[in-house]
Amino acid sequence: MNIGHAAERSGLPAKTIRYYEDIGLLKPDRSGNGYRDYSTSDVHRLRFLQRARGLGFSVAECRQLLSLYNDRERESADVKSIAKAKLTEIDRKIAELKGLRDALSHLVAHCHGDERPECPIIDELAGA
Amino acid sequence: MNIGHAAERSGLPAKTIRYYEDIGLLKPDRSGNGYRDYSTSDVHRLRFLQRARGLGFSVAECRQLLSLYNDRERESADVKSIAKAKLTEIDRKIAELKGLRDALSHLVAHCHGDERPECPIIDELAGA
DNA sequence: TGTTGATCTTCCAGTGACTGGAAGGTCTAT
DNA sequence: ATAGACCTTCCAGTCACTGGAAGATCAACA
Repeated sequence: MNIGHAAERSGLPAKTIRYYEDIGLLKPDRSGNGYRDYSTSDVHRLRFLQRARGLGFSVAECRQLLSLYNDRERESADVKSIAKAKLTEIDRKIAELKGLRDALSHLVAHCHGDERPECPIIDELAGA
Repeated sequence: MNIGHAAERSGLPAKTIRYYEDIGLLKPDRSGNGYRDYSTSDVHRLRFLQRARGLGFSVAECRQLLSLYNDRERESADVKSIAKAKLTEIDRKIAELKGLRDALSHLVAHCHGDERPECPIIDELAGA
């Protein structure tokens, strides 16, 4: 199957699929004309990558997860520990963003937002 | 004041300060020896940038905010609209991360995490 | 005066995860 | 035969820095 078809079925842009090959995530066969030729299980792996990226895993983590996916002797503990680490990271990011949102919404609430130059947002950023 | 001192007082690494100059955010004077020479108000602007970046504003937004900071005729409405847009963006990111966290924590909760290969996390990523 | 060591300068390259575009080869249908 | 869709590789750009190399300058001390 050509890359366009594989892109359609995996939900990944062809550019991204070539990039994943560049960085060694996936090496499809080549047809006689030099075109990439994706098998059904290649497409499964691409969809796997697409979902894992969508869940916020980095490409490096996807590489680990994919190798566990490919490994029938894997221990689910290995998978779980990657997922738990990611969960912690996501929680940290959420907490950080919540802090930002609170600080910013406090400022927005106190700014008149009119034609005058006085502005608590600017004042705060200036360290007043 | 040399860049090292300005870095210390603004809380920004010297590398970052030079980068900000490269992209045209700030142009300090130069001393006779070619060293950058920061005034007190330059340092105030650097601190302003440091705080604005810390609040999640992009460098492009910081550029706008800094020009409003420098403009005594500004209208606070302009500042407020930038801040409100950023607030919306942060809320969107938080919602997205919460969705990810829920999906992932559901998976983690259902994975035994032992020496066996069966793993609901892998299964879900595989689209089972 | 010499010499260390800290600080400064510019410039180039790398990060992550793509994305866009150019130049050219191949395939399919008319 | 040719149009247009698809494929190939390669290079450059994104964002906001960060690291490092090579070389100039400065302050302090023997």
